[in-house]
Amino acid sequence: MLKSHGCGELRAEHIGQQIRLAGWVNRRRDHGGLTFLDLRDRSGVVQVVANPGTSGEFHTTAADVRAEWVLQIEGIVRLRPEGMQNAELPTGQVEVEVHRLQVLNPAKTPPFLINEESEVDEMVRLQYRYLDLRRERMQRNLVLRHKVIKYIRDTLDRRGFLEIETPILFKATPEGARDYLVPSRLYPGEVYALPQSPQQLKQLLMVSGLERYFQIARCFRDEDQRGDRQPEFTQLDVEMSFVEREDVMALLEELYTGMLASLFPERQVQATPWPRLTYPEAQNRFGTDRPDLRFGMELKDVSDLAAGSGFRVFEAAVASGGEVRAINAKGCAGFSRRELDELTQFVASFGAKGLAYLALPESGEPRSSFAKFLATDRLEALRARLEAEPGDLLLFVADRRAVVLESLARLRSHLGARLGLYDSKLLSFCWVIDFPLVQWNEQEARWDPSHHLFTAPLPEDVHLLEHQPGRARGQQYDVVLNGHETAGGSIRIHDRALQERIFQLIGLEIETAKQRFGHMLTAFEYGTPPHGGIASGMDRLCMVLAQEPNIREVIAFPKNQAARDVMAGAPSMAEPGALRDLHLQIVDGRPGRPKG
RNA sequence: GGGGGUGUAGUGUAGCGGCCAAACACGCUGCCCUGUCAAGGCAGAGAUCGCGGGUUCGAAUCCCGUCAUCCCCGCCA
Repeated sequence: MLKSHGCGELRAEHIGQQIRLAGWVNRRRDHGGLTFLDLRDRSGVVQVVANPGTSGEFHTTAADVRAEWVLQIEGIVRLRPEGMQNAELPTGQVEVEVHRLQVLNPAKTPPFLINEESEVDEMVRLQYRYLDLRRERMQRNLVLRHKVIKYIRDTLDRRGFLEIETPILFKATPEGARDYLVPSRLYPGEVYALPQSPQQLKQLLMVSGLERYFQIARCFRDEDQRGDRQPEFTQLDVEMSFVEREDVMALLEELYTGMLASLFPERQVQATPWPRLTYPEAQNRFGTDRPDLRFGMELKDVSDLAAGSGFRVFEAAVASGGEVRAINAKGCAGFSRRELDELTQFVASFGAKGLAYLALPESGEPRSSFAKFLATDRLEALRARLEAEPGDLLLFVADRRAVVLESLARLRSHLGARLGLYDSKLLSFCWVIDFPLVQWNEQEARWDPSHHLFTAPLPEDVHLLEHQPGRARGQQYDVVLNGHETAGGSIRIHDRALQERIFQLIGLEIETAKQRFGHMLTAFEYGTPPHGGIASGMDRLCMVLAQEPNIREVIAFPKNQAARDVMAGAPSMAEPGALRDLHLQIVDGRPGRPKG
C-alpha cells in the first residue's frame, strides 16, 4: 500500500507515529517559509506541514504543488501547537510533518472547485462526473447509498432470502412502459428487451421453490425523464412464497424501520407503525394515491353546498356529475391578485378550468370570485366545512371528479412546499392499500390492470369480477414516502383459471397471452405456491434520505434529462458494420450529433 | 409531442437599448510572506455576452429562429 493511514483517520492517538499518506491536495496555504497542504482522501482531510527545517528539499516541492495533485507523503504525526488546533476538522488536533513528499501525479486545474460545495451547472458536473464525484456531497451520497443497500442485503440474508440474479437480456412485453430493445445478431429481426423489472422472473423463481428471493435489480424503461425518473434505475425486488398481504407488508416495514433506526437514528419518522390508507380514502382526502402526510390541507368535498348555490360554475359541475372540492390555505388571505392568477394557471395545467377563491382577511370584507352569488348561510357552511379562520384562503375547483382531485392534489403539494408547511427532514411513510384491481380506460374502452396483470384480487371480491369489475379490490400495496411512491407490490395470482379470467377481463386474447406469457402460464400449471412480493425504488429512497432534489444526485453516472450520458457521449452513432451485423438499416431520423 | 425557465471569463453571478472595446466574487498565473486552515498582501492574465438572422443611428440588452440545459404536462402496467 502506498499509504499506512487514511487522511481523515488521524487523531491524537497517532501522535509520534511515522506514517505514509496518499491523496489529493485539497488546498494549499503557502506562507513562503512554511507551507500547509490539506491532503484529502475518501476518509477525510488532514493538514500537512512542510518547512525548510524539518522537510528540507521537500518544502520546495510542497510549495510547487497545486490543488488536486496526487501526492504521497511520509512524515510524523504531531500535536498541533497550542492555539493552532482546528475544532472544525475531525483531524484538527494533529498535523503531519513532512519528511518526504512525492508527486504521484500532477493535475490540470479542474473546471470547478472540488474542495467546496459551490453551485455548478449540472451539465458541467455531468460532463466531468469523475471530478464531481470527488466532491464531498457526492461522496456522502454514494456512501449513504452503499450503506442502505448493504443494510438491505445483510438483513434479508439474515431473514432467509437468497439474492438471485436475473437476465438483463430478456423478452419484450408490449404492456406498460416502452422497452429498450437489443437487436439480435444471430436472429435477423428479433430482439431482446431489457427488463422493466424482474417481475416475471421472480415469480418463476417462486414456482422453482426458492421461496424467498431478493435482488438489487437494475430496471430499464424507455420513457421521458423526470427528476425522479431515469432510463435505468435500481429496485429492491422481493418475492416470497406462502405469504399473505400482511406478511409482505410487515417485511418491508420492518426492513425500512430497522434501517432508519440503525443508519439514520437522527431522522425523525412521523409515525410508526406506518399509517394505512385505503385507495378510496387517499383519493378522497388528498386527491392522489401517493399522499404526502407531512401536512394537512386535506381536500373537502363541498359539492352538496355547491349544488343550487347560485354560482353557475359550481352548479354546472355538480349537475353534470362532477364535483366541487376545496382546500384551506391557512394564513394566505393576503395573496395578491397576481399570486392567485399564478395558482389558477398552475391548476390549469392539470385540466382545471378555473380556481375559485374565498379570502378571509383578518379584518375587512372577504374577497372572493364567487361570494356575491352565494347566500350567507352557504358561505358560513363553507367556512365551517373547511374550518376556516380569519386570515385563511379557500381555493375551489369545480370539474369532473378526476380533474378536481388531480388539480387540487397538485395544488396542495405545491402550496405545502411553497408555504413551508413541513419539516423537510421529516420522514413520513404510509401504506396505500385496497387499490381497484382494474381501471376503466376510456380511450381504449376497456379495463386495464391498475398494478399489473398478475395481481390477485381480494378473495372476497372475486365474485365482483363478473359484473362489477371496477369494484373489485386488488391485493396490492404501495409505500408512499413524503409524497413519493417508494414501493409497490401485490399478492400474485397462482391459479391458472383465475389468471385466465383476468386476461379475459382486460381483453387479452388467450392466444395473445400465450404468446407473450406462455412460459408463465405453463409454469403456473406445475405446482405454483401462493406468493407475493414488492419492489422498492432505491434511487428515490436514497434521494429522500440524502435530502436531494433529484435522483441524479444519488446515482454515480446518471443520464441527463434528454437521456444522454454527456460524459461518455451515449448514445452514439452505430458503426455501419455493427448495423450490418445486426441486420439493421437507419431509414429515418436525424444523423447523430458529435459527441459532447 | 407540448408548455415554461435559463444560457455573459474556468465557476457562480451583475449588467437588460448608448455611461460596456462588459463589472464583482471565487478560481488561475507571478512576486512577497514561518502558524495558516475560505490564509494574507501586491501585480496580472482570462469573455468575439450559446449560435444564426432581424429591428435600430446604436443590441449582452428588443424580436424571430436554432441549439444546449433544467423543470413540468403527455408518457411512466
